[in-house]
Amino acid sequence: MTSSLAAQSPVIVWFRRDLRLRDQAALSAAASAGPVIPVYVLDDECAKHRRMGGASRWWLHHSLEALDAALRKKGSRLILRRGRCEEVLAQLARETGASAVHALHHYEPWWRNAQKAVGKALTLHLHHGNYLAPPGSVTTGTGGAYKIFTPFWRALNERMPPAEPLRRPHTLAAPERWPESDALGDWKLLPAKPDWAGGMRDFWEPGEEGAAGRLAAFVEAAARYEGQRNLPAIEGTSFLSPHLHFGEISPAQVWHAVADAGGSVATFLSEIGWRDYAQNVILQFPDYGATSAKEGFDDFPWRSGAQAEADLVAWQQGRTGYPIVDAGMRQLWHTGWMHNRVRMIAASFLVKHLLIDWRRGEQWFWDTLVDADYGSNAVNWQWSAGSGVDANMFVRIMAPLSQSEKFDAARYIREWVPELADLPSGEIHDPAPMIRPRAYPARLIEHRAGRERALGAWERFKGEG
DNA sequence: TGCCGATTGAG
DNA sequence: TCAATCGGC
Repeated sequence: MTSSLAAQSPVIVWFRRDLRLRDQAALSAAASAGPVIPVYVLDDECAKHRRMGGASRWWLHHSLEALDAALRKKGSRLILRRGRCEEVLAQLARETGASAVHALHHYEPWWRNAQKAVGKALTLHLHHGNYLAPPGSVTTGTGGAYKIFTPFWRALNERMPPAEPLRRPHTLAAPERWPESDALGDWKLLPAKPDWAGGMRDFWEPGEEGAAGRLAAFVEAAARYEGQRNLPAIEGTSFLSPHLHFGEISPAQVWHAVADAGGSVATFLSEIGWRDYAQNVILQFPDYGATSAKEGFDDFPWRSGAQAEADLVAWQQGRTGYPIVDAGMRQLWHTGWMHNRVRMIAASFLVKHLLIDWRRGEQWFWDTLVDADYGSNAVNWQWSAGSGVDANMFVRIMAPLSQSEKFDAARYIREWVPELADLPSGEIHDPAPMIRPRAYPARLIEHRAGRERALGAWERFKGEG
């Protein structure tokens, strides 16, 4: 079989955020069509200011390394090229005589543009499989697109379970001659002078095997938790988000593994549903990451000037004086990840208590999260700000203290805010001024004052509009 | 995937 | 007195 395929003209597999061999429809289709040339194109032009952030680039480096190693075990390899993807792929096709390009669908506005451009230059076959259902295919009774998560999720659920995941291709025929590849190190995806990635190396194993390990651990835990109703919610603790973002594992694989394990996994599966929902939203609103969906919302009088900028930096560095917020922001900086519940609290604090434009927070997350995802990030920030297509409102202001207690975050705070580690659990969420260690910063603003300032600004804004 | 303050009812 | 509940926002 290999020899007969080798005689045919090769096909290109264009990898993007789908860096896996299992359940990879583009790779499977290519494997049965001819010799395969796997390629990853680093294209910082097509995404413009949405080029990958620092944490994502660190992840990408290691994920590409892992993908290349997995391909080499199959006698194949990963070709690395840099430049505009339509030009790079056309050039590669000329060099190799490749007849077609296979890829998975992606829905970020820049990827949709790139897909159009590649489709003009070459024969491009786009496959589904990075979402539970193809984005755009879940519609209301009248054929419209859903705007609210809950009805969307109900409709999506009617189409579950997803198809059985594809197996890893048994063989990958090599082309007669391998085209040249960039050296990964030359791309300088890793941090240079201050190496800020130490905490990330400790915590993450990018790549398909790392993803499988996380999934196995999570499935085991889900089974163990079965019947134990009072344990903290398992949502957000799978640590799969960056693996899913980079496509090192597919949502169908996760769905089947988790559903087969039994237990109460509905909440967790709905988190996977949010991924699909976010793509559904950016298909309708491609500019969702930069433009509020609610009419007029972008004219809100956000704070600006030196004091606001200083507050933004304090928030970024985890020095707000609110332990739950600071723990989250420091976890983000050190590991490239933050617990989902804490993301909501930290986002609410920036937008409501500090009255800073949600897009400033979105940009920070974009640069620092290893799971930074255009759709999910925009959907979550607009949800937090109350500016989005969903039903959340600006005047719903989270109280950092009661959220911290409800979330039972004492241990979390001890880990990430060591200045407070000695405080008893009753004090750690809200250390009184007398107890508060000198090393821990004072609050940027009291909760009540921040809440009233936000509500006042909202009233004035509504009055003017 | 809210918060807050008023009300209620058990003790 | 205080925890639980509920309606308004």
